[in-house]
Amino acid sequence: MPELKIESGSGMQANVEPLQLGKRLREIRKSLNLTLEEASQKTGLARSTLSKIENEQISPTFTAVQKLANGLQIDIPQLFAKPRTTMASGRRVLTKSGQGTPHPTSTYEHELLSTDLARKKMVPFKTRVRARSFDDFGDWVRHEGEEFLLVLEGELALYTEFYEPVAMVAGDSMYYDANMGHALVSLSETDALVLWIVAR
Amino acid sequence: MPELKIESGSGMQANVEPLQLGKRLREIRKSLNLTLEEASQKTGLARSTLSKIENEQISPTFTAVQKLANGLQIDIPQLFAKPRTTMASGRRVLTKSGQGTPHPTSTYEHELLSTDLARKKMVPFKTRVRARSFDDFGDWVRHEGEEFLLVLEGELALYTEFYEPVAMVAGDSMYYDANMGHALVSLSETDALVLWIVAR
DNA sequence: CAATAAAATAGCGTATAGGAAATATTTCCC
DNA sequence: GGGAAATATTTCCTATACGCTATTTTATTG
Repeated sequence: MPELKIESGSGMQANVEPLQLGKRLREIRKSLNLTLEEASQKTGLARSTLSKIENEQISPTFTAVQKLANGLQIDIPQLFAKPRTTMASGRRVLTKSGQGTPHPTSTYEHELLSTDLARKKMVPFKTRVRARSFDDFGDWVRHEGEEFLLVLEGELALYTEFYEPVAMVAGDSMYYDANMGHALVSLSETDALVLWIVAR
Repeated sequence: MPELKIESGSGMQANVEPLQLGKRLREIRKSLNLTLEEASQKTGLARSTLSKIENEQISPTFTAVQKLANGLQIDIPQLFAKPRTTMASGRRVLTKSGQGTPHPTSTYEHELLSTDLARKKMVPFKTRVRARSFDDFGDWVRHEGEEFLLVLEGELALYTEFYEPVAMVAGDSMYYDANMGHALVSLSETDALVLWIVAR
């Protein structure tokens, strides 16, 4: 079974002192280059309401906060956390086709991508599926986190612990919880090729 | 600026996530062996108010939430953290080729994948790059998190705020911090196609 | 099972949040 | 600087959260 080490992001600390929701909200909106009207569209809250919240004239109701978080794509804890200070930024790494780091196993032929970058939230790799039968796996592959996969070439079957096997062809994609056992088996003449991404 | 709206849940706008504050609050109160009256003392909120919050009859105002957090000695992010127990689950969703949710913008033609699944760590989508020049973007696209992209078809240039533009062809991939401005421009005859994944 | 106590919920009046539109302010042009 | 357009704030009205008190439900005990 392929062992992939997944680096975690930096830990979060819960700090909530001045907690000026209004000020914080305005920062966020500004950073998104949104006008009150646009933010209104996205959140479903009235312009005036947003203005009042930002100016601390009203204390938004919880549903309002949810709409905010939803519409502006921020999660609620983040709303109350201090502005990010030491978030890694400006990193960038290109992997040319075929130039990843090889990582062969008995069932899969992995090509790890973006290996130069440490502490990633996601671990991407291309995989040539050598397995031809579910029996090629000793046991379910299973680990923390979530996985997304996109079939790039060929045809394969995805076996998952709680579902019937499903056939997939190039262009199909799947998202699943990785603690549920999973395994890929090639069905086509040539071994299928997939893009795989793991997030912890 | 082309702004990709990422649905965090399966529901459309104005619809709020099933984050049940009331249920959560009751759990917490019970785990502290507190009666409504006692919780009332500690938080400064009326008995009846607490009851109504727990039964989802009212949506507490933000100041009320603060009193809750304060009085019960919990910090707000923790209040909204999903129950750790149900973290592990066997979710799985297949998206057949071309069957994603369309989401066109002026510069990109997105096809959101796995939209049925809420609370994902990653948001995957295929994107047809319509932009033909960097000027097609009003401003840098920029947001929280990290992004991975794989070129599926065609040829394109990736513009990033702190680097020179780089050309990419099918099979090439890139990993970068999304708070760094970024934009894609097609170079090939036909619009390039990429797989894009965002993790926050 | 009653009877009673404890706890939770429901009803109602008041305070305040939320939305539509009017007003004020800022930003751009010329 | 003088409009005009865009953006933000204020006003006013309705909907709803909150606290007090009454009522119902649940737990306890003889």
